Amino acid sequence: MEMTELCESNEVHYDIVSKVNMIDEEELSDLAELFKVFGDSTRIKILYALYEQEMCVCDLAAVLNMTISAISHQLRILKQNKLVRNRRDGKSVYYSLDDEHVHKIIAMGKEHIEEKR
Amino acid sequence: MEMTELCESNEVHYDIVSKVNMIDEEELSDLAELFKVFGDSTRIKILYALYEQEMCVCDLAAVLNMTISAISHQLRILKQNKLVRNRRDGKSVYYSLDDEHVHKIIAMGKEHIEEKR
DNA sequence: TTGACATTTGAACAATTGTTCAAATGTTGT
DNA sequence: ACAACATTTGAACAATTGTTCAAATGTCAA
Repeated sequence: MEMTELCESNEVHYDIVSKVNMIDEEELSDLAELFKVFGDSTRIKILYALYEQEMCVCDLAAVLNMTISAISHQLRILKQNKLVRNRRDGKSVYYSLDDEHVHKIIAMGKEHIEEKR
Repeated sequence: MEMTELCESNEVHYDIVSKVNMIDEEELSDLAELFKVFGDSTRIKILYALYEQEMCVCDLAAVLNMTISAISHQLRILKQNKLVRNRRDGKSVYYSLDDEHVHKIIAMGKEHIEEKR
């Protein structure tokens, strides 16, 4: 009736399983964390907007039609993950993409979506 | 004291904002959805394991040391997003990667992490 | 058809997440 | 020092998510 515990009941194909060299678990978790950052539509939109043009928080809020606070919270996450950087110029803080990987990763995802559509 | 509403209070740099051709919102949301799938450590581990070797649900559960049910739920999500496909052979259902984009996307992410470390 | 194995599914739960609201911090010009 | 502008931050809330448990479905051999 039940028994979904691990693989105690089912027969594991050990010849197959033994071939798998599981990569460092921690590294894979880091990778998941990175993709999680891209996995939010607000953050993706921010990255896309910054791809074209450096902008301050208020400009981004205008482009995305969201509150400044919401944008600021997300920029913090993007910055922690080194996807954007910022510079202060007077009262404004300007954000821009931190490296071209952001670019490549998004391009790859787009390609996948378009191909499968 | 407050006033974080949109950009009614702050001054928007219209010369900057007008340069941004915001991409189709829906397309960006689809992209975020795709990355969300990669943004879970269980799913990333499954993809990595399948990268080396086609496997059945029970084998994956053994490799990741998780319940069959948990793996099955995640495989469903991966399949819905066309990241894995499956074939039935007798009682077992074998899963494999659906295309080489999965591959490229993960490689790109790894590169980013290693570079920033 | 029955029993054993293999996988899927639905409901429930705790945990995580994104946004809002309110308040705090930082910057400039007077 | 003060007022006005620009951004950040923390707490709270609703919404989403991953896992577990239990039950259902599918497959095969006798």
